Amino acid sequence: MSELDPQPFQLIDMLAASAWWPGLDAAQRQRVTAEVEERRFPGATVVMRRGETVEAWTGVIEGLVKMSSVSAAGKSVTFTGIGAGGWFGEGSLLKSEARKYDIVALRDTRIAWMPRSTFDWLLSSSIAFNRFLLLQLNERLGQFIGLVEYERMLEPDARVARCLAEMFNPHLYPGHRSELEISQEEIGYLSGVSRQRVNQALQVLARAKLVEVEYGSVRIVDLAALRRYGS
DNA sequence: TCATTAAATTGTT
DNA sequence: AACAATTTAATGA
Repeated sequence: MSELDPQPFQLIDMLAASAWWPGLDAAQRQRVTAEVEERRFPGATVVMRRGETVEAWTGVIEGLVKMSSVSAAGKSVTFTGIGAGGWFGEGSLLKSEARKYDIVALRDTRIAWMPRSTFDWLLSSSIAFNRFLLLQLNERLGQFIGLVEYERMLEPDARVARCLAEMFNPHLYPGHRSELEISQEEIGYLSGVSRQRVNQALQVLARAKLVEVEYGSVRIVDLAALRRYGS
């Protein structure tokens, strides 16, 4: 499998794999291709800082970012992680307001950067793009409603289970397989659980045949069961 | 190809 | 938080 290492996922591949792409006509695709650029962020660097005005809609080509906020007490609170294939930032773009949260790359990450002008133009010219945004906003609404439940559910096993299930939302993060290349430390950042506890939780979930744990990655075996774990 | 080493990740306390 | 064990990646013979 190493002799024919697949080419790295490129910006154009990421666009083509997005749910809204097939709905665009040739002219729209051409303009999007011309105006979206790739930006790279090393691990542990800020992609967008809270308070900055949002000038682009962004997608993850490769890597992993987290949406987080820092409380008055200085404690970092993570809301969600966004893996390859995911798009984010439409909320702040639509409302034309400053970012509400920090976006931090958890490891080396390549970002597809769509300027606001391109985004606005798609919004006013493509029904498919609008349909995608409606679906995405709806999915996220459901995700964050789940967070309320999540907060009260102190059981770390369940938090880890939900966190993993979120990362496999087929609409928000299309295309990637059941294998998630993420370290237990990164899962800890995303689920608000210590790395050590993540390790324990993964063993519980593995015994329940919901996931398979491998070095540096987790394979989702039973997504439906992960979603309802603990409820 | 194999051995050695460093770095990253995991498992345990 | 600290530590040991394990896996991976890089290096050079």
